[in-house]
Amino acid sequence: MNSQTDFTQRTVEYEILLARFKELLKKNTYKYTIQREVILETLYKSDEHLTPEALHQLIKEKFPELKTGIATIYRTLSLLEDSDMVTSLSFGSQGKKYELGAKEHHDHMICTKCGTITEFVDEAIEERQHRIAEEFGFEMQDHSMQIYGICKNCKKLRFIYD
Amino acid sequence: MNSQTDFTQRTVEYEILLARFKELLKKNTYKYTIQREVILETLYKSDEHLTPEALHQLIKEKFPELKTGIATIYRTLSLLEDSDMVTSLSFGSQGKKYELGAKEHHDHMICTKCGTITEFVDEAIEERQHRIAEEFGFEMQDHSMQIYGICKNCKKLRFIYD
DNA sequence: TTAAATTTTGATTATCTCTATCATTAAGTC
DNA sequence: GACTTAATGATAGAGATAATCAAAATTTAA
Repeated sequence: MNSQTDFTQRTVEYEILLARFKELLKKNTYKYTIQREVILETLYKSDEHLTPEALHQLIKEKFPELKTGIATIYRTLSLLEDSDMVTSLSFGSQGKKYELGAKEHHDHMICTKCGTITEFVDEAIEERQHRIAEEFGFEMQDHSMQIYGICKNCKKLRFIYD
Repeated sequence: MNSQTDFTQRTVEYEILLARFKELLKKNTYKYTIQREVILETLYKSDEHLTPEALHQLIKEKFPELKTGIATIYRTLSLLEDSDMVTSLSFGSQGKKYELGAKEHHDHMICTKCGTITEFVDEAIEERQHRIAEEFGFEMQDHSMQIYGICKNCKKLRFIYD
C-alpha cells in the first residue's frame, strides 16, 4: 500500500473503532486491506446516511489512487452489517442507506420533501419494543422505526413554493 | 368489460373501500378500469403482505381472462400508495411488500428466517411517536416500525436444523 | 348512442441496484 | 522471500421497477 495515504483528523474514537474492526477481521481470518479501512473511515467521517453509490463517489474523490470498485463497497458494507458495525435503512426501490452503527441506538425521522434524516432516541419506545417481542415469543435481533413527514425547514418553504 | 366477472364475497366494508377508490379516481380524472378494481379487491381479500409479483400471480389465477400485465400491477400499486390507500414495507434488494392501509394502523414484526410478518399495535408507542414528531416541529405523515428477529416457530426449528 | 378526446393497458425494452464470477493482485504465514 | 489464501476490480448477470408506445378501453360531450 501507499503509506503516503492521507489519514487526517483521526480521533481517539476512530482509533478504537478501527481497532475493533481489525480485531473482527482477524477473528474471522479476513484480511486487512486499505480499501476496507477507507470505507470504514469514510463512513465514520460522514454525518449522513450514505448509499453505496454515494460512498463510492466520496471514496473515488478522496482516494482516487485506490481505484476502489463498487463491488468492494457492497462487499464491505455487507461484511460490516453482518458484524453489526453498520446498520442500513431501506428505501424500497431507492436502495439502502448505511450508517455506522457503533453509536448509541436511535430511530429516524425522514423528511419526504428533502430526504433529510434526523436521528432520535426514545427510551420509552425502546423499552416497549423489547416487551412486545417478548410477548410474542420473538427473539429480537434488531428493530427500526421511521417517522415520515415534513421537517421544520420544508414546512417554512412550503408557504413560498406551494 | 365482461359483466360476468365473479366478484364473490363482497362485504359492506369492501363496498365502502371501493366507493372511496372510485371517488379518488374521479377526483384526479383517472379512469375506472376492471384491472384497478381487481387489484384493490385482491389486496383486500389477502391477509398477507403481498409483493407485486405475488399479487400478479394471484390475479392471473383468479381472473385469467383479464391477462393483467405486471406493469399495471406496479402502476396501480404506486397510484394506491400515493393516495395512501396502501402502504409498503421495504426489504432492501428483496423489493417491497404491500398491504391495504385502510385498516387500523399497526406495526410489524418480521422473522429474518422465514420472512413471516406479524402485525401488532401498541398504543404507548403510537403516542410517543406523535409526541416526538411534535417536539421536532415535524409534521408527521406516516410512520413505520419493524422489529426484526426470529419467530417462535423458527426458534423451535433451529434446534433441529442448526 | 355514438364519435371524439383522453387515459390505460399489455408487451416490451430500458434502467437501476445488487450479486456472482473470475483472473489478477495483495495480505498473512512460515 | 516464497507459499497459501483471500480480496480486488471489471464485468456479466439477476431481479425489481420504470419508461415507451401502439392498441384498446373509458369518459365526455354532442
